[in-house]
Amino acid sequence: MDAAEYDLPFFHRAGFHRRSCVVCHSAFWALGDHDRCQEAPCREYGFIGHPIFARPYSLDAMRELYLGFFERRGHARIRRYPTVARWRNDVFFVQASVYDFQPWVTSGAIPPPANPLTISQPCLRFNDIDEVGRSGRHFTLFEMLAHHAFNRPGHEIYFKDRCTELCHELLTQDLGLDPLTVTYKEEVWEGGGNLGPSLSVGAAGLELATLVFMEYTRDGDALKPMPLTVVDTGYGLERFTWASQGTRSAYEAVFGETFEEMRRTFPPTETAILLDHARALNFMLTDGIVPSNSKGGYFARLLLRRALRILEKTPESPELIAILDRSSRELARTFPEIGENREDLHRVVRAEIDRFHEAVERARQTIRRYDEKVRATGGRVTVEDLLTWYDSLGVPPDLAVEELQHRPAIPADFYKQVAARHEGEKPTTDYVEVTEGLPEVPAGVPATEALYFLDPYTVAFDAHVAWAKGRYVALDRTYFYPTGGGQATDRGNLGDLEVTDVERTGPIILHHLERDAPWQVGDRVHGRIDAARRTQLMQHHTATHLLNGALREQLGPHVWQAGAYKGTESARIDVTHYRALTKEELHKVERRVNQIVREDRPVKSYFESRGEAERRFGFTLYQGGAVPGRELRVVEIEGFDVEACGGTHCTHTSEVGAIAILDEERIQDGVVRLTFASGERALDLREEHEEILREAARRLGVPVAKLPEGIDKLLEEIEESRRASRGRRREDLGATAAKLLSEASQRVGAVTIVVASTDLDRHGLMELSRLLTKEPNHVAVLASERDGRGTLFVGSTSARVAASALVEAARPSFEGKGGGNPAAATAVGEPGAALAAALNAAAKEARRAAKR
RNA sequence: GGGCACGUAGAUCAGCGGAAGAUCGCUGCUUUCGCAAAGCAGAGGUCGGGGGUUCAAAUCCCCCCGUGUCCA
Repeated sequence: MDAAEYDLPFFHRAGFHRRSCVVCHSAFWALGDHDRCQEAPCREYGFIGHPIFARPYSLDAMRELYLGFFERRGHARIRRYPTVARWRNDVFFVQASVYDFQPWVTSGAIPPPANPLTISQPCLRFNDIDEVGRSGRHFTLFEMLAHHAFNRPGHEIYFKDRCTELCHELLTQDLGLDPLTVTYKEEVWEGGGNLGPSLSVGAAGLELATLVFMEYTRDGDALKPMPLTVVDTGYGLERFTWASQGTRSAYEAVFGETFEEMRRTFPPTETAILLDHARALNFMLTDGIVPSNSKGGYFARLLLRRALRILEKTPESPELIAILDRSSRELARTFPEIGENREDLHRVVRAEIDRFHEAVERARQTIRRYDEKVRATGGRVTVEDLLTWYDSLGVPPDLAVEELQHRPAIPADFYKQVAARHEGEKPTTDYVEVTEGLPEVPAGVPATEALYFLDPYTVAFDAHVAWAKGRYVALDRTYFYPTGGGQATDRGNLGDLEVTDVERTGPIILHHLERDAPWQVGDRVHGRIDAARRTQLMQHHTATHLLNGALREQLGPHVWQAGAYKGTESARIDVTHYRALTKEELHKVERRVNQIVREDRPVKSYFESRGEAERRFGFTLYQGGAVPGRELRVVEIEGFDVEACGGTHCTHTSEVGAIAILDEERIQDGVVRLTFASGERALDLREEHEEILREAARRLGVPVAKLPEGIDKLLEEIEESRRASRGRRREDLGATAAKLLSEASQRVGAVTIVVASTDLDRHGLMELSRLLTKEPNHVAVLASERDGRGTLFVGSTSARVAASALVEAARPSFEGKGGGNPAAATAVGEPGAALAAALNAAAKEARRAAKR
């Protein structure tokens, strides 16, 4: 990056000098006379015991000071976004404040909620989870303080110069940091295809903030200026608080009194881990994470189990729920939504604790059994076993070893070995570019006026062609609903041409026609939408909201929509929940939604400012994913459910007609899928199902109400006849066996030998042999011919006569392949004379062996 | 999303190429005034599903499904 990028007028105005760090060789700007940048590792911590700000601040006070500072300088204070980044499919959690605005705001597709703005955004990062408690400064959840500005051409808010000036003013004036101690190190930031210069702000060994200026797009080796430049700053709230107090570790400063109290029961590292994890869990669970074994839910499980293990090994530990409660009460002072649903959160955590104990118990048993078995065979449990157990049972080696008699030494690099086992696994992303294949619409084509937002019932309209290319047409206004929000697209006609698909690209809605559009820009066209299809889609969409509302009502607010699809035949909704639904729960939900349908409640769809909507309804608005923008489209089912949603909806619940839940499945740990139908489709399906029932009842010759009993009776009859035929077969074989024993047996020494040819199948031979050799010292030598192949079967209860040896002796006679053990053996080969010869050979060998 | 482990009688599991097992539970009988207990006898299995290899598959291979777990 060009040095001129960092040569800010502010630095010159304020008297900064540019220098080079003798350690890391980076260039930096400073007022003081430094030979190195003031950040670790170039400089050691200098603030512990010597706070660098004018006075100590608590976490809350520091946050307030920061946000207030920027508010007074023209920034709008924005409420935090959920820590669960539902609006992105490349990450699970918000890891920096700018995540709130990616990709839509930063790409310019949607205006920011305010400009400029300031925010304290809770962020989750798990890559340094092992450092938490140990390093003195790592957290899994931290708050990133930030001020952001989004500059459009001709409408610049502020950029590098003003940004840096604001930062410096905050530090040196409001916080009282000695201006001579701070350094601004030149760095380059790059991410998501964008890059720009950045400044790392350091003092007393601590990196306090990073000021990032996104201004270029990487195009191969060349840099292209971005149309929208972004001021992306990040200040560590915890670090600021720590620096202001100068405590030994950041945890003391951040957790204050609670830390001191917990220290009476736990060592400092464990105390920090517990408090950090409790804080992170409160945010995650409040924001709708349900612990599970994959994706985002795994991290909640990870934190929970780490905390539980600490509690388990510490005598007189408090309950995990008590620790979470205490943390949530503190957080609620700033984030009132945390702890609002305390009881539900307890249910989720309780379910997870139970699972943990079950898993531990299962693992214990498995390990103990394995240990016994290994010891019985004179072996020992190996490190390899410990690795497998960690991977497959979730047992850390120190716990596993407790169950063992002979304990292998746990290698110091155990977790490195675990990681090595996982090398070569390649995570695949199923990221699908939505606008893939769509033609690029030239700039200057006006945004399409989306009329379906205002009136979902109009299905015929006139509009003017705004742009056309091949089969794609954009209009100045349209009632066609484009694919989005899990709702299938509208179909219909433009003029005489069929519309097969409708998609949105930025602010433009493209109609995909069956063939090339014959129109010119400005032509007037008539649009007609397939009304039946639209109605069905609307019913399914409103039904989805109804179900979501009912599920949250019946199961608790931990239920969040995790996905949905509304087709014409049926629709489905995926929600987070910690176990499969019971039949009763399903019934209750179905009854409840149909009740709301009958109550004919108004469904209002309207645009409202984001701040106002959030204030009135909270973050649960974002069931279908967070929707950035100043204005939100709110779909409100009166007194029941409110969601930010761009879909087409009925205006009264009665229009949904009826809702029938068709299927329930647990699609993964922590996510339940309901498949359902509404409106005509629900009635059709119910009729179909009834018809199937009637037909089944007719065939069984019972009334519908007696169907289950009828089926039971039928099954019993089948079982009975199966038993009878098995019994007959056994009798037949028994008779055959008795006859053979009395008429065709031969006694050689102490051994009774039966030789016989039969027409039995493999199983029959086996069973007959069994019957013939019930007594000790019996040998059965049997042959049978089937499908042009000969089978020889030998069973023996004589220690002298080994069945396998007999078969071995007979095999050459009929080119037989086979083998067995001393008790039973079989071979298959040529039929006819060869088989007879084999039978003779086996019989001869049997007599020879018996005589010995 | 990927790796690993697991899926066998109602329950918990063993068996890991040669004739489906153990323990508990269940049924009946013996014993008892009755119960518990004990003894004896018995019922109960498409060895998760589907392909393949083999003379032979619960067992080996492949693909699904389900459960658990580790990781991103």
